[in-house]
Amino acid sequence: MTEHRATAPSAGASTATRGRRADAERNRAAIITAATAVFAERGGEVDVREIARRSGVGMGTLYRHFPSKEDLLRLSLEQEFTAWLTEAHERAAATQDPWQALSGFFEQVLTTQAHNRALMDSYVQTGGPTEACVQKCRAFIDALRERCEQAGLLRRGVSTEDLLSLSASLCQVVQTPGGQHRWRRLMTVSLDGLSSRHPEPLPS
Amino acid sequence: MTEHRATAPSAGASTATRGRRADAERNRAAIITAATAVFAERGGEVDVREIARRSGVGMGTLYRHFPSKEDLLRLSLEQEFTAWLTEAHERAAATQDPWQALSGFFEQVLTTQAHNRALMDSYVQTGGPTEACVQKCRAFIDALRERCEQAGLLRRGVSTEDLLSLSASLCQVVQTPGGQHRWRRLMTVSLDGLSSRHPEPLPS
DNA sequence: GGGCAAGCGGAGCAACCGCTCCGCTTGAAC
DNA sequence: GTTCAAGCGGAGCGGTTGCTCCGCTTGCCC
Repeated sequence: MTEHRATAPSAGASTATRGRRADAERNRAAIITAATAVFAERGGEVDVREIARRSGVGMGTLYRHFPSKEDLLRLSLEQEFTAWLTEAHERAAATQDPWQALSGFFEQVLTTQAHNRALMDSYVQTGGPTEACVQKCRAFIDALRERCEQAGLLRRGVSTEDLLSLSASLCQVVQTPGGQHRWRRLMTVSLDGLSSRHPEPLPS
Repeated sequence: MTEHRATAPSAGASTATRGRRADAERNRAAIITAATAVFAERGGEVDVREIARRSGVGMGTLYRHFPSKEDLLRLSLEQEFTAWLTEAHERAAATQDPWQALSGFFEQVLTTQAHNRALMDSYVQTGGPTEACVQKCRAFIDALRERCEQAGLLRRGVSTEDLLSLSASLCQVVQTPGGQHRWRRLMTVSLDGLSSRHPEPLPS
């Protein structure tokens, strides 16, 4: 309840940079930057004090800008996830072969998530940090699936949800001991199991 | 340091039921039973007070019998894991077809783990609750792998560790929303990707 | 430069959790 | 029945974590 009271009485304060003092703006940015780094390194369960320390502000300042730790985490992850999904779109658009586009996506999931604990946790558990993010991701995967299916490369009966779940489960492998040297092998296994080389459709 | 001082001065007090009062013995059993149930339901991070409540004893009694929550968890999981692995051995011995033995094991992993949070967590993270358990499990999986390989059913280059990691990663699927209706499909995908139907060996 | 609202920092509150301490109770040996 | 060590329960300690409160500082407008 300390947030958006802005200078102008109108609108929903979309960019929300209005009417904030210069130092406040700097602090806000520093907090998001630090939070993003800390969450990536240690996951979403870090002590808020660590984020305050790393961004060089006090607890009061942190909570003036963000109503709760949960909100800060969500905002940070939304940002990262959106950028990540944009990159995925670009890569897919630049790839001719539908199957290569799909397997390229799996690879991007796994390489990115390997370096971002909090992002990975949210991907593994629900598919993304927010419902909106998950929807966008699902839509993207669905397009990849469609392309592969039309080209007759995908096994019959494979759903979008299957692809999401499978990529998420492989994320898990990455962070087990020795996982860094193993995820690519298991990704190959999974993708091969998804290919139309298997004439039997998946059981419903 | 309150533990084994037994009546007899000899031996390592293997079953450790010696020289304990009847009520103490009852309480000890009640605690393990309750702990096993609670850990299965809610995972290894439950409040110790919950276990004390469910077993009908006070905190003092709980800590008289078990030096730490970690020890109680380990003991409970060791017990469950051992029983589970014994069942796996029996099933495998009773199954003629090597490939069916392997896929039967995957199925057992996933059905069991679906109802046991703490056990699943330990399986996902390291392969079992203790190093000894993991070794036994690895040895068992290695025997399954060997059987499949000798029968020419397994894709070349698949290691024991791969099978352990893959089954663990599928555990993750089980506890995501909708996972109960999806893990069997993804298990099929994974197993098919592991079959010798794929002539290309796994990349090293 | 002066005035003051916006902003700041961090001590501290409340809730939680693993574990301990100690006065009371009780099983069992005689 | 008496005795007493073994056993019991739960209040409470110490540490952690999310969040708040409030006295002090500072950017901005004149």
